[in-house]
Amino acid sequence: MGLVKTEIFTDDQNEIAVLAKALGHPARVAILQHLFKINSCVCGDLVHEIGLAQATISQHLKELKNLGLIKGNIEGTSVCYCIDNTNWSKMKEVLFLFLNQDLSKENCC
Amino acid sequence: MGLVKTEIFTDDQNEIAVLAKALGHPARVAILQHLFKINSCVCGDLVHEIGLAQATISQHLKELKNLGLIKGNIEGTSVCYCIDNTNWSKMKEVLFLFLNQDLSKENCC
DNA sequence: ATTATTAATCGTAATATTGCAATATAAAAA
DNA sequence: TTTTTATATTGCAATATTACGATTAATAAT
Repeated sequence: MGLVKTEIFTDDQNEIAVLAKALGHPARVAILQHLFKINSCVCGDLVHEIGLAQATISQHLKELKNLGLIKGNIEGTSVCYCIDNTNWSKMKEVLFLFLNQDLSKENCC
Repeated sequence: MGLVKTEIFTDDQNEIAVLAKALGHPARVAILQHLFKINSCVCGDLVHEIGLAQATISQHLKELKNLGLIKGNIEGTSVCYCIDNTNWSKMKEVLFLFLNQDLSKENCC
């Protein structure tokens, strides 16, 4: 095992889980926060800012890029990363809908 | 390796990551959605509702309980689970702050 | 052309997660 | 008391994730 049984869940449930999972590592949280603050960042800066090896940061960036949360522009030998606002907003909407659920009746416990 | 370097991140970053990670599995998303809809649920119902083995559901419930997102009341031989509204709200606040970040300047890419 | 510089990729080790069968536990029913 | 019912725990196999050194690739600088 060790593999999620995606088939038995709804698309909505899987989407929420995939997005949440991407935010489920402090390095990726730190990367995103830094991109918001600085508003664009070369990969090397992140390696210094966060205390992880270059290969590790690159891997986390790849994950965020695959999900579309960030995008990268090649600038000479370096790559400038920044938040993809459109996709970030889409994610926000999905997660907000989930987080803002309300209890319909009284709570039993 | 395979273990997160928690020490090098801020408490805020770690908290966001831990909460997001808990939502990062479709089974836990499904459990939470069902608890919101039904507003209380014995574990057995969830085993039927979701298509996973009893032991697996129990494990996911334990994780959610440890984080404080749900609480369980023993009712005879069964256990009635429901959302812990206070902690759910606390989580919402933490995640909202993170998700609602705004880009200060123009985006470069 | 050669030598930095920078980021991606590969390979690998260590640990974590997912899922389930089997078993344990604890209360209810017989 | 014995049996049933419902959930938790244990142990284990399979897969995923995290992290990093080493290498590669691609451009810039000398």
